[in-house]
Amino acid sequence: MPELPEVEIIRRGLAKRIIGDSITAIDIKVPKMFRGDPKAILHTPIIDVRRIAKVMIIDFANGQSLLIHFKMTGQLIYVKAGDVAIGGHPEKVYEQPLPHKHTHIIYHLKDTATLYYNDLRKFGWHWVVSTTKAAEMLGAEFAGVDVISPGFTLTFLENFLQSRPNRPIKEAIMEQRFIAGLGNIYAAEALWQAKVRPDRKVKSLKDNEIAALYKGIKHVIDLSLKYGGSSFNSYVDAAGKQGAFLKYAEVYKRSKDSLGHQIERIKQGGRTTHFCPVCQK
DNA sequence: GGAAATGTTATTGT
DNA sequence: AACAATAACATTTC
Repeated sequence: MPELPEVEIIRRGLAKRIIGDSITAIDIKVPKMFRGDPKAILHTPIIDVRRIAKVMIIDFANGQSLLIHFKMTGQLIYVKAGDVAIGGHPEKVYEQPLPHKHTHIIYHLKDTATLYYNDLRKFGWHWVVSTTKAAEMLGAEFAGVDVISPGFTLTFLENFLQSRPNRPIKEAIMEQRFIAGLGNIYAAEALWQAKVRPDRKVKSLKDNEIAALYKGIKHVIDLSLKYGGSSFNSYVDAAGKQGAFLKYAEVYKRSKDSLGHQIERIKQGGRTTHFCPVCQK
């Protein structure tokens, strides 16, 4: 999925457009991606668009909710005459008339608008559950403290890290069940900001390094929200503004950082980590 | 042909 | 049992 700031931006764009509207029909082309009863959310007004961690939640007046997880390559596109909002993973194959080969679920809205869900890898899912049970159904994996919520404080980070002394720092801050929303890109960027190597063990970090990391996380998330919330430039709002966070990335997919240092790539927990061996100690 | 891709999630191992 | 490491998911691009 897009990472958290991106989901947040999609949420805002969607909330502006679909609250008050309702769904008249749903085309499900890949049944395994849809859980629950699609009929349960038809012809009932949309009253809210929320987010838990990286999960989008659309609440309906009849007490049902639609949960959408984008995973790595999901994309949600709102189309109405003269208004297009796109959010999610950008791919060349997505740049063609909708619906296309990778459009798996289509929501038809009463207000002559259409929501297209595209997903190249089909990792994402859509799930209809009752609103009161949404958080419970998502479970502990999604109960982490949201990085853009007031609960994400320096004290929280310190306490959490204390419980994980032997983990590499990058893997620790990517544990979604404790910290919701830091994905592979932002974790790497935050560590660059903090000048801490991603493979350092948590217990080797000094207090001031943890404080720098906390600031780095905040900075990177704020920057991303500011520049369109998109880790890639796939988001277009009604005014045609594109998200462009990656232009400001220091290490992710870069060969050099802004100081001209060569970026190294290593493997951590099955994911590629980018870092600068000169800046990060 | 091989590797990697923004993320979970299921399975296996300790 | 709890936790950590690994494979799996599906498809495209480099």
